[in-house]
Amino acid sequence: MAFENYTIKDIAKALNLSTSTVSRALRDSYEISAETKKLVMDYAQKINYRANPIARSLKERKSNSIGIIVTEIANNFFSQVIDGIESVAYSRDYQVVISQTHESSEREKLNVEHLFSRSTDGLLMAMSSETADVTYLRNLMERGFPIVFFDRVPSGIASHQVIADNRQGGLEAVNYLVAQGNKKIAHLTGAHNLSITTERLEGFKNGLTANNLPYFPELVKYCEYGGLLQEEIENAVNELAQHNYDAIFISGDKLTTGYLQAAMGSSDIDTDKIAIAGFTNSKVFNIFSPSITAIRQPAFEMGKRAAELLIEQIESKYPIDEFQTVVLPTTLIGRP
Amino acid sequence: MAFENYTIKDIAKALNLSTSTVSRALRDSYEISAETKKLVMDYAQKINYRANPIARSLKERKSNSIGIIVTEIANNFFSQVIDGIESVAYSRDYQVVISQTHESSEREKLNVEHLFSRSTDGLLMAMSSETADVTYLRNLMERGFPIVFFDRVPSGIASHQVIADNRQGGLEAVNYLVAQGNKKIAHLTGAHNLSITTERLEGFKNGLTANNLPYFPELVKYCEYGGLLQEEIENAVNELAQHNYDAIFISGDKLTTGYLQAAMGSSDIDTDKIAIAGFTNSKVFNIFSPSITAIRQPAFEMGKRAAELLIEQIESKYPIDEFQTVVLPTTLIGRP
DNA sequence: CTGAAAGCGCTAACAG
DNA sequence: CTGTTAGCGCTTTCAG
Repeated sequence: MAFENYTIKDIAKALNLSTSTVSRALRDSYEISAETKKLVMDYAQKINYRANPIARSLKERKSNSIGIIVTEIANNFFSQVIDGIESVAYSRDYQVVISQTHESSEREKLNVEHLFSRSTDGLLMAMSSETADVTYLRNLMERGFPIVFFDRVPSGIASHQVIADNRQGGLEAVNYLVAQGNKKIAHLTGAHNLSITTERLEGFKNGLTANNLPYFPELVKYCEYGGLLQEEIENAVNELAQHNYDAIFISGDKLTTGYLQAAMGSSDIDTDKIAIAGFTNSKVFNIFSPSITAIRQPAFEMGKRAAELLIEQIESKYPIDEFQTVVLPTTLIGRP
Repeated sequence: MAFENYTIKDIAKALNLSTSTVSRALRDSYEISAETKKLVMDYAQKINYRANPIARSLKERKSNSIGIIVTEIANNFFSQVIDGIESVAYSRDYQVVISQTHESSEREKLNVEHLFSRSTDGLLMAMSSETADVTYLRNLMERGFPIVFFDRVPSGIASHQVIADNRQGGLEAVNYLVAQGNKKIAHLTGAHNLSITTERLEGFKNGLTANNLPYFPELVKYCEYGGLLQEEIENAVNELAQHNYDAIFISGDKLTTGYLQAAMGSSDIDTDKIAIAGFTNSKVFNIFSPSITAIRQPAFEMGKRAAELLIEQIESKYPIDEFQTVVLPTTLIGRP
């Protein structure tokens, strides 16, 4: 079913003007009389004229849309980041197109190419946990396609990046757990590939060191699918159960809830005895059982900053050569 | 920063063909020799040619994109619906653009108009709780713009609709609570305006009747912001606390978690004594405390069906005059 | 200040 | 089977 809308031509015809004059009036060009402008504006208003953004995009070689690539929108952290992105995108008149990788690097590549060929003006992305090779991204960026990374950032790519202070988050988590009297702290984390995995692990180690606690590699468990596969978490939990840990630091939203589910389902684990501190942006973590201490990332702010950097880069007349890395603080919220 | 891509013209020039021939080859038109087609295809492949979808959209008056309008993506139910929508949209080569109303009907109207003028080919939407007047939607649809509603559907608009069997869900919830030995059941629900509010309330009443229980209006509390304002829920919970109910049936995702939070925070409420059954699509409701019984909607399926209906309508050569209402069953998942 | 004309990249009559 | 041409709706030189 087709569908007709008013065009600039209709206005021109009705008002006995040329299309270029109408265009100028609408665009508020300086080379136009106040009179004509008002005439056009009023008429446009009356018929509820909307410029066809597709035609404009074609002409201007700019779509005024940006792509977002995340693991899943059904993730507290990412959905909050997206809200932050939208808040600045809308105010700057950019459309936002979201796509999900579900941690698959194949999906990720397809999505990037799709969004790219679909003429988005730039991309905001958090790497999928599976991704090891980022040369295709580097190629795209070298050809001038702007990409700003957030949260899960690649190494060896010159770009703006917005991340949380993951080391601080890990350190504080350990400090907190130790302050509660715990001595043997495990760590459940995501994929080896990810920047956040490395950084949070470093924070964890720093925390141990700061508290004169030894580091036991066997107390660190990686989940390569980052919580998307519950089985993976269960295996990790079972393995950890043999080590008699008294507290655990968990490195992500899905991992945290996944751990809780696994722990509740396991007879080996006395959930009352194990203190839990985990990265999560859930707004309902206070009704979780067993109760946990949350390490929160400033997700909304992260989205805002990333979007601002991206739009700035898109609208810059010159290629960017100085890239920023913005690091935002995490917050620890104790058990209620 | 601009950004150049290959065009059909580049291929034509390189191969000494006309642009139309190239276009035909790429589109796999029948009026083309196998030879030329291969030539073009190979070259296109080699330079990694991607058609400019904007140009194509302008020409074809079709953007191959659909809009989604929901309250929030940070809602288990909606994010699952979106996954369902995406699964069919991608396989049919449609782009998906998501926008959020946060229950504001003003936002909703802006979003609809934006998506509409932005040349999406159609819309999938769940009404915001604030919306009372839908004439602008009716106008749009009468002009031929396809909209399929899901979950929260308007009345008096001829359109495809996909909903859950909310009455059944309410009825089963009450049956379950009664079977557990409860006799005085409260109901916490969303905005008066919404179809789901009415339908779930009916299910609730049917359940009372079926179990020979009296209906007390004072045990039904509405939250006009549907859980987005925690204060509203707290008020409802406080009012209910005076009525000594022994079970409660809750009508939505955010309301359910909001109730739990309010109940945990209130000294008036003995959460151990009140059984809870609530609509929620949370995948982690089993770690909530107090524990609850979940009424689940087939969210993914709902998204799929709605998207299929929409795309069918978009691609139909004739105006649709027979609209379908698809009703999907809910599922009750008992306390673990 | 306004109009005519070209062109963004692609498709599709229409000729040949 | 292939090329020429026009045109989708809009912006933007270039003339006037």
